[in-house]
Amino acid sequence: MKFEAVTIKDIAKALGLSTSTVSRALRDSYEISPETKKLVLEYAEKINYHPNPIALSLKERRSRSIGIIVCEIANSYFSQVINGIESIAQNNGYNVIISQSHESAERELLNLQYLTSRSMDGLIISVSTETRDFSYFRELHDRGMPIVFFDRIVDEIETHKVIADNFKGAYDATTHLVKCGYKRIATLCNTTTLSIGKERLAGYIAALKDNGITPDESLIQYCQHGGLLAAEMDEAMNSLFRLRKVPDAIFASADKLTTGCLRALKSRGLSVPDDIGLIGFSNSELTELLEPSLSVIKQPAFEMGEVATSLLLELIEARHPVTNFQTKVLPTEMFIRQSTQTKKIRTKPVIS
Amino acid sequence: MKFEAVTIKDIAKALGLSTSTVSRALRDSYEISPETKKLVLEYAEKINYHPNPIALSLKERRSRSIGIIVCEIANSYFSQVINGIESIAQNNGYNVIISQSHESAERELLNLQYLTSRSMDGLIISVSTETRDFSYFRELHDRGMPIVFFDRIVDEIETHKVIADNFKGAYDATTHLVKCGYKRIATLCNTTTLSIGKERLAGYIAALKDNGITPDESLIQYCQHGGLLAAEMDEAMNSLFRLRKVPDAIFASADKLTTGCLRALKSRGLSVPDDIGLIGFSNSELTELLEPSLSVIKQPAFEMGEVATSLLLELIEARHPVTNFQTKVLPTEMFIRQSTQTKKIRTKPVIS
DNA sequence: TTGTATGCGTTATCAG
DNA sequence: CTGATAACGCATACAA
Repeated sequence: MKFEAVTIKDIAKALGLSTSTVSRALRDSYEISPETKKLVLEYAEKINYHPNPIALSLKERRSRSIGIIVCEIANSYFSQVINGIESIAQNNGYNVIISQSHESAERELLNLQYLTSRSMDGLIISVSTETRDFSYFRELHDRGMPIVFFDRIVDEIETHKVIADNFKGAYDATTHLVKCGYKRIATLCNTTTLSIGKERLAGYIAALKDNGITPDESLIQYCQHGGLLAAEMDEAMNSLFRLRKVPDAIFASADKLTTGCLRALKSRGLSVPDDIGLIGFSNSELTELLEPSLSVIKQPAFEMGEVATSLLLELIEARHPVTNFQTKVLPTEMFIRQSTQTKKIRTKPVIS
Repeated sequence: MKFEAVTIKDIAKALGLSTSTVSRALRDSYEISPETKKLVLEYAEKINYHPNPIALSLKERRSRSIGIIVCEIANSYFSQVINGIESIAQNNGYNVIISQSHESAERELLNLQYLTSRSMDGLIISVSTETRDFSYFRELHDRGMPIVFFDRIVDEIETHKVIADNFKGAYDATTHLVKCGYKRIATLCNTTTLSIGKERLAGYIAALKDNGITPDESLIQYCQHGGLLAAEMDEAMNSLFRLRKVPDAIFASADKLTTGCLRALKSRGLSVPDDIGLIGFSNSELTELLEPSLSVIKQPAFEMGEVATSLLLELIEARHPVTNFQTKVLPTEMFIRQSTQTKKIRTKPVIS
């Protein structure tokens, strides 16, 4: 009553052939006579033969599976990326093994070890905001493991990377707030250990300067855990509202920071944009159902997954060591909402 | 420069032992001398040995991976379930292969075939709303593949199942609308091919009857694609608002139906609850940020994944064919929101 | 054109 | 206590 798969042996025995003949017939090898081929193929079809991928993996020394590490699957941005990854992977006969770091460097390392022990062929990762030590990535990379970083990339490691145009996204967002007439624009941002954090902060600062506003350190709040901890978010908001001059607008530079901020504002009884201006990165499909006046920056997500996977497969299937690594920059989209109106602005693509 | 893993052979050669001795030492077999064990274990640790899971799979005829099929990963409910599945799976040394049906019976079948070809050890699935033909599941099940259905289960197949208490959830939701004073309560529901649809519809109808209201066929709108198609949703809403007596409240009996309905209402310029009452199933984390007066029913999600996985692992690791299949019913939660207040009601657990 | 033998990494069985 | 060998399912170099 157990689930017994049919093997090449079964076919060989049934047809009075050798396993190698069957194997070759199935692979449509030129050295097999048409009649034998037809015989084998028809029989294989009939008894519903499928090659055992595990045996193949063992032989070919590749598992045809790629590892993914993100902080949260339930995060709408990442689930969209995973969608993109899956679509490309499936089309190329790869399957994906997904694991979550929950923004913990420790769990990230555990996942990494788990994935390598599952002998994945390559890795697509957006590192956790908590990660400081990249030596394990470096070691893996040096040992020849194909790696593609996306979203939150690691500058120190030379491999393919895919990112959104974070600087421009942040720049545009901040500029929009300025154009709306806000003067004291605060920002919530992740730690700047990762380039993504740096770039968004830089975009914010550049936009202020370009509009004749001097950036104010006290208006910049860092959230180490990316807004996952409500306590941390409250802390940040408290700091802002404890200032002598409270901000009149906020730029939330990440998904969780945007929703976290919105939540915190609501709990304070403040509404957008009557009491305070707000714009933020957010990829949730529900964003349009939120405050009708909440403008958001969307990162490319599905496309990000697709691009990252294509690059990874290139690395995996490369016959020779790759050296010309590239960093793809995908455009962000800004959705400006004023009451019922929604204007969609697509920042122009930049590929480097 | 390729990624070369260290094997038992490497250890054996380096230590001048045979592979079998090394293998036994690593498995802490009683027949190996303590010194040899220590020698082997220390060396293995030193050169960072990890057993090759693929070789193990081939030998043990099990892949230690379980297949998951859901309609959408990006659906917040399913991503929460997957979270639960993952946590249990990882703890037991299994990995998960996720695939999406996108509510298409055809893609579901393709995924099913893909997963079986990847020789998964078991399957956890919430079938697509479109699926009518369950013969492939039956065949798989009859051939001994462990299967656990969750959420959208298939009545005809005898195996473990995990569901939410859909009847009670729908009953409570509808009752709540009645208690709020609404008289003409419509419902948006998925097709009743799946028991989940049947139960929710039954809960809605029972609640109406128990409150002295006669159910009205014209107030029941079926959405075949579960609200994924905006067009379909519009169609349904149009039908409702074309009635001589338009409904004064709506019960949306599924995640996508709730957000879809909300979207449709907004696009009509109707707001909740001033113009129309609304309650619906929804598992999005952002639901609290939506209409402050939008009450929702949450399905158990993470827990659902955990329970389903535990049951599946039981099946996979059972030494003898299992016959006492069970259907676990997990309680739903209702969040009643009136302006700023939120009342949380947990329906009591029912296990059968 | 087809068959035989070998190896991928591991463990179980048997022999020493 | 340890070692040699076969087997898991497949592909392929080598033989015929």
